[in-house]
Amino acid sequence: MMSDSLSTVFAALADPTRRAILARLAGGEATVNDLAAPFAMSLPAVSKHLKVLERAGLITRGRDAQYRPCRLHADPLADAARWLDRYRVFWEASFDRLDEHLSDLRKGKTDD
Amino acid sequence: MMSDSLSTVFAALADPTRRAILARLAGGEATVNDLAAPFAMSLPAVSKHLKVLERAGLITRGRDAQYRPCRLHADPLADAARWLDRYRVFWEASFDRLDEHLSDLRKGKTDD
DNA sequence: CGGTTAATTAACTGACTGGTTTAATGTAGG
DNA sequence: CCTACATTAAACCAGTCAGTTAATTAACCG
Repeated sequence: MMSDSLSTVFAALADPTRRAILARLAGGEATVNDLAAPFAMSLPAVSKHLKVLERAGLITRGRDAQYRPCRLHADPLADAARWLDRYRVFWEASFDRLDEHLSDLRKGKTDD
Repeated sequence: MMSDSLSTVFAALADPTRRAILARLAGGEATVNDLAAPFAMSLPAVSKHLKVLERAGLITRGRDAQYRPCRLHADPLADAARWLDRYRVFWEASFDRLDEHLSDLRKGKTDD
């Protein structure tokens, strides 16, 4: 069913095209044609990606004449970041172990 | 194709069952049966979820007699967090606007 | 050895994804 | 009004996903 919002947001982020679109929108509003330009895919394909982003709440769209300008709406990313942050202690511990290991190597220790 | 690692990680996180499994593993190693217990789904289904997590590099599995204990491996989450962090300025700006709006409301302003 | 437990593989299903092409819609502007 | 442009909708396709049940592998234990 995939109706919880965190799942929807992560799923939206699980595609390089959509992440690139968000990166582009971080620089300001853009039309669908603008957004589609860098990609080797049809306009409807990009339109579908935008719909996915919109359903995830990551973009909003206005109306300016025949254009439908897209704006970044990063709020849902805050939830995603908050979820990830609960694991920061784990990856930092892991990196600390790596640091320690490397410095042991420099000192010539071989305890593994 | 979905071969880039960030996409694989986000896709792995886009499922509440898999996020729950990671949360459980944050408390320590667990066997497949342990992990499956809370869910109303068959063991093979959980086994598949574990394979997705493993391919995303989010868990590692050992061998202890007939058990295959799973351990959390949070490192790939660091990349995801780093990606998200580029958007922090946007959601914080958004929340600041909300704060401002609320404090304006408290002061009785009505500029929207 | 034989049985039990842990876990995975295999084969299948229904739903969703990401893409296509073609057709429709809405709006601007001569 | 007619045409061109921006965008979306429809219909379709191949591949993946999340789940199932049934069968298989692997290791322990009496």
